[in-house]
Parts: sequence; C-alpha cells; structure tokens
Amino acid sequence: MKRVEVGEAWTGVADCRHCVIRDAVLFSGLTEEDFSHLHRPIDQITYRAGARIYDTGDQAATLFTIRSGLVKLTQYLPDGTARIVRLLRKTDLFGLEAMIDEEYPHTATALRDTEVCRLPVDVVRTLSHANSRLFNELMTRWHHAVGTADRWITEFSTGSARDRVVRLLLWLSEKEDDERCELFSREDLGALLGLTTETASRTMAELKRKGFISEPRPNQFLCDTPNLRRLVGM
Amino acid sequence: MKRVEVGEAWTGVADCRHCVIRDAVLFSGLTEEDFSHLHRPIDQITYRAGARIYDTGDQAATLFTIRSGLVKLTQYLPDGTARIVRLLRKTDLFGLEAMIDEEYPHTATALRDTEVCRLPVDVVRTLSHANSRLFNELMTRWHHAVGTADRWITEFSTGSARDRVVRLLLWLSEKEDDERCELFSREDLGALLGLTTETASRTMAELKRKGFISEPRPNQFLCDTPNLRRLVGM
DNA sequence: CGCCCATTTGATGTTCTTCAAAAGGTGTGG
DNA sequence: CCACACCTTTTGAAGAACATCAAATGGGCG
Repeated sequence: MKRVEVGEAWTGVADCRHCVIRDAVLFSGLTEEDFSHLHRPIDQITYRAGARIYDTGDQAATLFTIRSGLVKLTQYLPDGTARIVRLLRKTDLFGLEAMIDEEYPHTATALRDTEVCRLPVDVVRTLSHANSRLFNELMTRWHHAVGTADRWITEFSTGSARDRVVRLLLWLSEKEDDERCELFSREDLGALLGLTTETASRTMAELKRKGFISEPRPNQFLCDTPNLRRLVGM
Repeated sequence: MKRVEVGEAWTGVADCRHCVIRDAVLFSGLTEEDFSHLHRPIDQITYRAGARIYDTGDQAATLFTIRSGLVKLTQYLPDGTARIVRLLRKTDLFGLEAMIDEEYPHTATALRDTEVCRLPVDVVRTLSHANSRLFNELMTRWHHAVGTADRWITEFSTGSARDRVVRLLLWLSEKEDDERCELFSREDLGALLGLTTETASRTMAELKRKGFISEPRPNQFLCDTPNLRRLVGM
C-alpha cells in the first residue's frame, strides 16, 4: 500500500435537505423542523484510498455515512492477526458504536477514494429522542449490522477456501447493478475470508482457469453468477 | 440428542416489577407508570434441554430474555451446513430481530433447561417510544449483539483449531465466577468454531493431555486460564 | 530504465478433514 | 440387575486442503 501523506480532506458542509442520496441515509426521516435544530454543521470529508478513517481505541464521537467509495472495518487479535469484519459502501453507516461506547472497536480504512459525512454523535442522540423515524432508522441500521456480521460468520468463515471466495464474489455481485465486481487486494481478500494471501490468489486463479470469472481490468471481475451459485449450492 | 416430547412448558405470568434479575434485563428502566400500561402479560416459559425455541423463518413476534440456562443461535447455509453464531445466557436478550423483521433469521435451541420471558414485540415497540431509558437499553443490546458477532469472526473463526478452542474456553471462563466452565457437545463445539466434531474432540484431548484443562465431570471443565491465555498470546 | 510492491507460482510440510472403527455412557426392557 | 441398543466421544489411518517459505513475474511510477 502506498503511503498517503494527506489522507483526508474537508470537502464542505453537507446540505442534508438536498442530499442526492437522502432517501437512503440515516437522516431520511428528518423533518424541516428537525433540520432547523441542527445547529452544528455536518462535515463532508473525502478520504484517499488507503487512508485510515479511525483506529481501534480512538475516541468515538462521530458516526459516518458513506456517500461514495468503499470502507473496511478491521479487528485485531492480540497476536497481531487482522481480520476484516465488514465492508461498507454507498449509503452505509458506520461508527454506530459511538452511540454507546467511548472508543471505536474497529479500525476503519478507505479501500478506494471515499466521501463521507460525519455526524456528531450528540446530534444524532438528541435528534433520535425527538424523532421516532430516526430512532427506527437507527434500529434498522443496528439490525443490518448484526445481519451482515452473521453472514460473515456463516458465509465467509465456514467451509473450503473456494466456497468462501465464491460466496464473497456472489455477495459483491449482488450489490452491483451488472455482474461486474470490483475487488481489492489479495491480501484484503485473505484477511476478509480468514485465509492467507497465497491461498486467496491461488483460488482466484483456479476460478479464472475454469472460466467462472474473468478479469478484464486489474481487480475488476466479471462473474458467471449462475454457475458460481451452483458451485456452492445456492 | 434425545427426542423431547414436551419441549416447552408455560411457567406463569412474569412479575417484572419484582423480577430477581430486574437490574440486568431489558425492562430495568421502566417506571411504575410504564408497568401500568403493560396490559398484556409477560409469559414465562421453560424449555427442556434440546428443545427448539424458534426456527429460521418462523414468524417473529416476541423477544426473549433468558432467566436461566443456555441458548444457541444457529444459521444454515443452503448446502445444509450449520454454524452456531451466538451463545446466550442469563440476562441475555435474543430474538431482537423481531423489532425489524417479519421472520427470525436464526434457529434458537436450548442447550440446557432454560427459563425465558417472552416479550411481545409490539409491547416493546410501544414502550420504547415512550421511555427513553428502554430505548437506550435496546440500543445497548444491539450494540452488544454486534460486538459479540465480531468476536465470533475474529476469535472463533480465525487461526488454528487449537487457538479457536482456547479462545472459546477463555471466553466461557470469563463469564463464570470461578474457573469452571460448562461445555456442551463436541458437535456443537465444532459447529461453533467452524471445525469438524473429530477435530474438536482431538483438540480438547490434546489440551487435557498437556494439562491445560481437566474434566472433573463430563462436559465440565477446569481451565488453567493463565497458561491458556499465554498459549494464544492474550 | 530500474525500483518497489503486489501478485503469482512452486515445493514442502503441517493441519484439518474424511472415513472407519472402537470405546464409553445412558436409558430401556427383559 | 443385566443385557442390549443407541448415541456420543474417542482414536486411528490416509488423503486433501491449506500454510509456509522462497523465488519468479509483472505492473506502476519516479
């Protein structure tokens, strides 16, 4: 990974009322009146690919909404082993733990250039008491986080290396409109699936040889989803 | 597992106001007034060891608080593979998904005789809008579920079989007062750690041989926690 | 062009799974 | 109370899958 000197840049003050992804974000349920109580501005920030957004143990004071890009959450074992526990993209919310905890439990890193909105936790707390739609939205986000974590356990941490890779490819394709699927480094692929970089690489190579995937551009894949699905019995 | 004809038995109507574990449960923040609005009674139910509490896809209409016992949540892959994604005990809440979803995403099974309180989801929903302490308590529970799921990924799904078993033993001892640690079947141990029954059994045998654990009674273990901790670098 | 880093590939060893069989425990019925 | 059946656990042997170490390849960038 290349060193990035200036990892983040302040992009401006968000105009939540006219946000292009407003339907999909946390504040979708806010009323004009709610917004009028929003005295503290919502920052918009851009992180370069590879930039650290926050570190495990950092003081947790803001939630993040992704406007564009891709973010990984990594958790470390005492022996230094890293495991990627979540992958976040457009409209996803992360750092929710700030609502409860003093510190972030993960390390958040931008995998591509990533635009986020930073929501101060006390703003969200205050609004969530007043606005029950926001409260529901928050619950939905928590629910979603648990559901995703559980998929990580069953789909990405169970079975053979090939099965795990295939399930991940299918999961990534799900989220794309077409059957393309942007991937990241082999090292991250391994850290996500609990495999070594080499095994991740070999498995991808095997899938290519057998024609289940092709790689028109580096790290961009075309998946034969029907046949991949058949491979893992989905 | 022995067939259980009568898996569940209604034990009575809960008296939440005078609950012995009241400090620790979801309703700890409720006021006298809140309780007076609680027209629908809270059922108390006992499940026999091995009894199914709910099944993946069942209509989700109640949350459960554990008064005593042990419950596993299992998730299934399309090919039939089962993976235990959570272990719940006294004062834990499960079935939270009922707040959002129509169906339970897991199968919940009692591992020992287990007493639960059943909280109708609409009761919790109504109360949570009126009582902000309950709302906070709910958020805390969600937070806890995510945190536990993440530990499952990093600690129980990463590294060698021995490391996983050791981390689980340490986790179970954490929750006990002494260094005893009740365990369940080897099959469940495997399903929890993403290993086969045989590997789980062999790993336990090896730990016994080396003196890290002893088994005074079947499925009850004494752990040499300091040395176990050293084994996995904690 | 040459350097740096990520990826790929190879060879080897370990770990885990698989299949199979034996041992141990528990409950039932004779 | 013993014998038998059934189920779980343990153990063994063989093979497959994955990790590890090492080296080669290839792409991007100064």
